[in-house]
Amino acid sequence: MSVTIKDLAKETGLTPATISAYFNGGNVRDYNKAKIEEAIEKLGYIRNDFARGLRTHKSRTIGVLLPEIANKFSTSIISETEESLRMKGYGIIVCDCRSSVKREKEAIRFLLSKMVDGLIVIPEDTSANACLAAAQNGVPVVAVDRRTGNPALSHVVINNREASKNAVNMLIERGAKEIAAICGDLNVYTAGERFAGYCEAMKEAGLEENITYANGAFSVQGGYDAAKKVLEGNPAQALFVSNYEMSVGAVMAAKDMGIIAGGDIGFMGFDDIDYIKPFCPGILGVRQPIKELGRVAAETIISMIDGGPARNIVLNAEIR
Amino acid sequence: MSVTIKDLAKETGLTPATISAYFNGGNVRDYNKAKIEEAIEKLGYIRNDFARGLRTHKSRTIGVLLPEIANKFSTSIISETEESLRMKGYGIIVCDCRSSVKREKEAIRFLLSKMVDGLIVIPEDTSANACLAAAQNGVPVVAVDRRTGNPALSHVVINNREASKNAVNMLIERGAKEIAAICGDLNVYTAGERFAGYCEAMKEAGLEENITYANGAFSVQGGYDAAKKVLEGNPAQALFVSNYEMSVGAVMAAKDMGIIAGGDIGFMGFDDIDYIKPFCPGILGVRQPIKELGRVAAETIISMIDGGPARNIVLNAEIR
DNA sequence: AAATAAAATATAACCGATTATATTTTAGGA
DNA sequence: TCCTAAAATATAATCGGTTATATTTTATTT
Repeated sequence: MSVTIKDLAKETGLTPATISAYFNGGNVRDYNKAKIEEAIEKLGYIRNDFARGLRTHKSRTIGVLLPEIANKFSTSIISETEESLRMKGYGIIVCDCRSSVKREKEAIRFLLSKMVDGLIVIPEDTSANACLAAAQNGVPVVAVDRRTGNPALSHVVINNREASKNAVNMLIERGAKEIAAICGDLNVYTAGERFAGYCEAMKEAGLEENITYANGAFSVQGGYDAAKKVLEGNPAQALFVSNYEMSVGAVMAAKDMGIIAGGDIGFMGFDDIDYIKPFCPGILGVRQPIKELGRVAAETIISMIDGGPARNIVLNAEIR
Repeated sequence: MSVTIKDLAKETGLTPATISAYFNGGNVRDYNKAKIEEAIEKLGYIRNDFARGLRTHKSRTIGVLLPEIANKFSTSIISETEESLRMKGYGIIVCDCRSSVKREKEAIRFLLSKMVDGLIVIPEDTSANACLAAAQNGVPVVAVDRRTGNPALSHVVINNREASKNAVNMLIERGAKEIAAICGDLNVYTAGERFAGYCEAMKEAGLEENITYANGAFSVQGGYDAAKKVLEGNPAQALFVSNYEMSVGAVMAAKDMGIIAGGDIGFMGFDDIDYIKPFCPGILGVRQPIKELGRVAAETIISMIDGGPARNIVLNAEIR
């Protein structure tokens, strides 16, 4: 059926070992190289990575595991790691666990059975139990966005707490006292950290009593609903929303209530909310260096595959 | 190093063949099943898909190849196919060719060497030459979003021309005569079809002379720039923008010029532009059934892998 | 030109599963 | 109870590469 290295051997009069040497940088005479290349072209040979991986125990493939593919943050991570990794000859297998710890575990087994050389994960289970299986099989893991308790993993995160604190301070400096936070499920690492930053800022400004929090799903709809709840109750002077989708929803909710975010009330969102800015020029956002996160995660997993130690990298978000 | 089927055999006192039968639905006595399961748990066995794939010539992996991962359309496709395919036990390997035909070709070879069982592609090269290598290796291909000239491929597309024509007609019915189109590079299948639909509507309404087109990159910035160009020149009465990112950019550009899309001028965008709607209640959009596209693509590739024929599926977009 | 070292190629074992075929065990029927 | 068919398990070949080791060829040295 498919063209194998043996067919190349037959075609060229060489043996499989020589063909293999050709592919792997061994010493092959120039005129034999030419013959091999000609045969590859003629027969349309494509190397079977299964046979290769079976022998070498390397797949040159990285598993990427996300709680939800279809959001801005995940997409950017996928895009950036894919680019960085492919330049190094690695492909990515993507899995989405839909924020379920159980599915995360399944997905990791699935990826390990695909013999991935490494794993880049936005961990759902921050105790990182799910990653145990990887460690057991000697597959290095890089956790992105969320810190786990497992020191065997590399971590690439942003300064969530500090950036959020600064962001809220900025709202306070502009005169806001009643600032409500919308962060999503606080058990999620980033939400918890960002909310903690908000609280610290409020406390240090003596606004402890004004701390207000509305919950909601990590989605545009969730942000919309949470903001409505907050704004309908005690009219806040400002909103602090700690992720992209909820930021968009919150701005929409305000507008639907006749309130311009960034104008009538202070607004600090998260990530690249530029799309809305023409309509709400005054809104601010904490900008995560998402592309850099993806790139650094890719570099880190490669470094670990090459035997490097687990790293702990914190990137800084800026406010714009 | 890693735990193999032989280790399970040793642990249970059975042979590899029996263990294999266990995994593949063969007849195994209950008490042996129990022993095997116990051994799997105890030793932490994970099946080596390389060895399996080498023997069976199946990887249970689908290659997904996109011109650009980081846009809304691609993301939705990835998300939906991943979900559908994983339910059937398939994983996806994602590649991004950054709209380059050369990289598309490379990516296909890459995916084929990973022994993918099928390919879901948004084809950059609509002559589908790049997919030849796949066909040659007996790997079925589903083209999504863009039609190619290759009848061996399945196609899952929307009724681009008709939907666009209807959309423009709607603008005309509302009284607009000077309608400008912003579609991106017309050599791209969808852009070309949608522009054709626009032209048909204009012609049939006797507005042939008003046909206006501004080019730009497939991005928010591209839409922004194109809209500025159009609106600064001959003030249009309406805009027809034929993809999501450019729609967002165009609305932003209008707003920056003091023009409310959907209010001051008619506006027909593409895909899910709800985020902006609170600020421009009058905007309309052609809604592609993106999730369905992804799901149908997944179903189609599975059907082809199971020996089914190439399909030709057209889904209808609705205007909202 | 002979001896030796280095380079290129060949031989054959191996990676870890599946599977065709063979063998043993169990079940059912006369 | 014995015989036969069916079920369960075992044996061994195989998938398509890589690689340790052996062999042959080429290059270098004396």
